[in-house]
Amino acid sequence: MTALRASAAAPQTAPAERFLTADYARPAQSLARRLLGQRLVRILDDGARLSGIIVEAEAYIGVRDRASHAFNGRRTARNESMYTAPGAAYVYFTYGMHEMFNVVCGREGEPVAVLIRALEPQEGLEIMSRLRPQPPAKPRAPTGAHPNTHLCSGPGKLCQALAIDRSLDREDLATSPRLFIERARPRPFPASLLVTTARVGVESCGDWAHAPLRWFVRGNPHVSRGPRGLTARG
DNA sequence: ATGACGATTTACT
DNA sequence: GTAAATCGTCATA
Repeated sequence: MTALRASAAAPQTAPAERFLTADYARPAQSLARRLLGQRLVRILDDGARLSGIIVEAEAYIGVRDRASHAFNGRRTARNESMYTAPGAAYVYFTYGMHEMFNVVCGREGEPVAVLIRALEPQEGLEIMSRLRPQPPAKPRAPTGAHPNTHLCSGPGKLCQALAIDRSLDREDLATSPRLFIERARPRPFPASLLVTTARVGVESCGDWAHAPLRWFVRGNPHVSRGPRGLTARG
């Protein structure tokens, strides 16, 4: 599915600009919002390029955040990558079957990260479909239904679709040939569509269960769940 | 050594 | 709406 190049003299498009360490060295709230609309890219061993535009992310803001794996300074083999440099991947396994992909951010050594929760698939859709379980064969909405929303509309789904697993834990997104984030130009969504709600799946975390630390693109069909079209705080 | 529990997804009543 | 799937991790002993 590589784009055909009309001729060698075709105007050269500027190479996509990759997010570097300095781009990740910021608070999780700020990074989560900034990552919406950017492109997550996965290059497989055979060179295949899979990508999607980030449409949903959550901030886990440090040792005082009860919902974080690093709450109260907890530091174990599993979450060790949260304590590494900004731009590292934190990939962990949960529920006996799902991987989750986070981007480490904040200051060096502080366990701060952004969970990537949903993508709008952009490149490599066929491969993603193969990496994911087949969608139910029963008829869906006959017309107008947005296709491919089953591929990356959740943190576990997108890891499956992009073949992101624990072998990519601690991968440096600033330099890795396998996993990185590109600045999408032009920005696919206006800032006015970015909204905030409480995080998903952290109901039992007291006040932190309600903290507005989840950002998503209002109305985007690939957002994982909850109201997708209503404005929350923002 | 043991047991409880997931930053979820899917199928089913 | 509710429940099962499924196993690594973590806290306790």
